[in-house]
Amino acid sequence: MSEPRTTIIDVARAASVHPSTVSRVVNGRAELSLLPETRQRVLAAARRLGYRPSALARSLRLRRTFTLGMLIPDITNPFFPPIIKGAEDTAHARGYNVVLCNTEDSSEREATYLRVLRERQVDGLLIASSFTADAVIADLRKERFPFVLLNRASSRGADDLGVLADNRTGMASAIDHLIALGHRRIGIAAGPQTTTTGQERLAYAKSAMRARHLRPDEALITVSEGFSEETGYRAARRLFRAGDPPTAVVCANDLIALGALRAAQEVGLRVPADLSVVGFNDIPLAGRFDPPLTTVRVPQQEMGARAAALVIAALEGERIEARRVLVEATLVVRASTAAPARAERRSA
Amino acid sequence: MSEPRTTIIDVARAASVHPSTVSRVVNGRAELSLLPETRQRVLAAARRLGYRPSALARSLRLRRTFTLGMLIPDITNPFFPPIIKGAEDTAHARGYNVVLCNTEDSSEREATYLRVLRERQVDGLLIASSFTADAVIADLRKERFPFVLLNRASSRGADDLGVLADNRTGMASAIDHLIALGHRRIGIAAGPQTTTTGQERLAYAKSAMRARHLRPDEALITVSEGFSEETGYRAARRLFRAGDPPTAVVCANDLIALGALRAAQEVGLRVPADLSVVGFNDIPLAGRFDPPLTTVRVPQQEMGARAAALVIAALEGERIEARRVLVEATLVVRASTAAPARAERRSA
DNA sequence: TTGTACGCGTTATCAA
DNA sequence: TTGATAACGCGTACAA
Repeated sequence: MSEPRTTIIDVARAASVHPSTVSRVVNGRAELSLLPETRQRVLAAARRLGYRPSALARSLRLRRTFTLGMLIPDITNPFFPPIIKGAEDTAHARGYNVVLCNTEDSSEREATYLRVLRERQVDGLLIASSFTADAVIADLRKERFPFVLLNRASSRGADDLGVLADNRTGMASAIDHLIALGHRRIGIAAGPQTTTTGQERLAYAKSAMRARHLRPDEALITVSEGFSEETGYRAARRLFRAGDPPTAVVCANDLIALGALRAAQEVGLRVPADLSVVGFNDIPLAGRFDPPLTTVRVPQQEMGARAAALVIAALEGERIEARRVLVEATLVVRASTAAPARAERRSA
Repeated sequence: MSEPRTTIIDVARAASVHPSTVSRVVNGRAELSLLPETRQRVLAAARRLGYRPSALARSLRLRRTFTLGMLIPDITNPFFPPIIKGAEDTAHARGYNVVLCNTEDSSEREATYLRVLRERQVDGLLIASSFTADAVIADLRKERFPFVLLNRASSRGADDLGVLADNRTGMASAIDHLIALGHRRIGIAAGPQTTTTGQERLAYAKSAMRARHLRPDEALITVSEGFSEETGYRAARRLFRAGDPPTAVVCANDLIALGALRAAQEVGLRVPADLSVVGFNDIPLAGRFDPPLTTVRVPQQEMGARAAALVIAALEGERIEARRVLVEATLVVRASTAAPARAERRSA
């Protein structure tokens, strides 16, 4: 059916040299001394035959694939594409490829993909999928396999490589902003508590409130089953329908915030007049929604780039200054937040 | 540094059988007869040693990698993630992996990636990047390498495998919609004419207008340098600033439409009161922008899925009914279009 | 039912 | 400066 590939042997034959010589020529390392004449002969033959080296055989021999595996929970979440782009650009610049795997937020798929990637002998892993249940991660750690945690904390104080947003500061600035506007009944649309991101953002939102002498009201906390618009919508609906709604709600990410916006509209809460909404991440086009989203900006592309740089540094045995990179999370105020219509009493 | 991998040989030794026996066990084909007892012994040894087969060696031997390469022009364009997801899901279900490459809309990167992917011996290619200058594609065709064109036409009448949106019908419905609303001065924000998508959508928009006895006005046609919001914004700005603006503008994709929206706002054109805007693709959340976007829906995930199914069918030697799949493009009317404020005279 | 032998396409190492 | 050899980890005819 298909033509037999032209191999290094074919080229060698055509150039009347030994295969190993061909190898030396095409890999063209400076320190090797080659007669310019043979060099040319080999190159000519290679071109003529349309020789294309087999990365497969090469990797087998070298025991390196120059490939990074990347685990993403949901590629349709606009938060991730810039991250992927950042990672891929950096990897590409350093001669690495990236194999992307969409885990669909399923720990089962996550495990499957992890196995596949390792069978494919990827040199390292970028893990942005977010399950806390990480027997898998523990394995990697135990086997000392190079990996970077992206946008998720490591389960223990472990000194895993990691690139994370500063959730604490981000949530604090969101809460501070709302309080400064005069809000006192602040709700939280938390992310799934099976993820470290979900846990952290909820915990930090609460502690920020406490730091401002505001007692988090459990009745105003709702937990979304996922990080999507749809799950966010359902969570927010539960919150809005149960009794007295909050005057503001802080969401674990922008999609949940978008879901909250939809739920608010459905029950007749106007944003921001009746309800202020804050998201997290500042996904692309967040400012173009109706209303434009106040959110905590996280530098997505940078995160991807730094994660890739980190594993590669580890792979190449370079010096690593910080094993754990914390990127800035800064509030971006847009039209989805405003002072509450009926001013609340200032309470101690 | 790193532990030596446990190979099939280690397992063989541990189970006191020959490596080939191990191979037979792990690949577990039904027709092979194996003593249940040895089978168990091997499996036990494999598990105990944490044996993980090397896909590399396997692929080298089998001359198949069960990997598909995928070329995407811009992963941060929301149009593509669902396509990728569709492709990846389908591939995964059939035992294939997908290596994603972001060409950044650069023909140079496209060529580089294509070379890398082929060196890596991917079994087939999904090509969604969109350059018309396709010496590269011609090569693939000549070498009879399996590939599918996604969202781009093949340059010749060639019978390449392809999955495309029905640009003709889509554009016609957009134009018809505007005309039905009463628009006569209809502008076009075309996509880059170096891409088949850009060319087709412009051509079909024009011919749809002609079919309705409306002469396309070249002064109302602007060409965006890319498919992004930013390039769309710049193109639309040129259009709006030059003399008398149109009452409606049809855009080559949603991001360009979003850019047009921004440009319109900048020059004080209210949408849809002063200007109707139509996009193309119906990217996720298109209905959540301000204003919600009237656009032509293209089933993104389905396109990805069908593309993957198509190459895989080719690879597995399955019967292929249609080499060229045309998916439906249907208008979704939202608030970015309305009747023109000052009714235009009906002209013949 | 299992073992033997070889090849998949490279490259590092040693010898010439 | 170049050639020869072995090994990377696996699958499969063929033999036993």
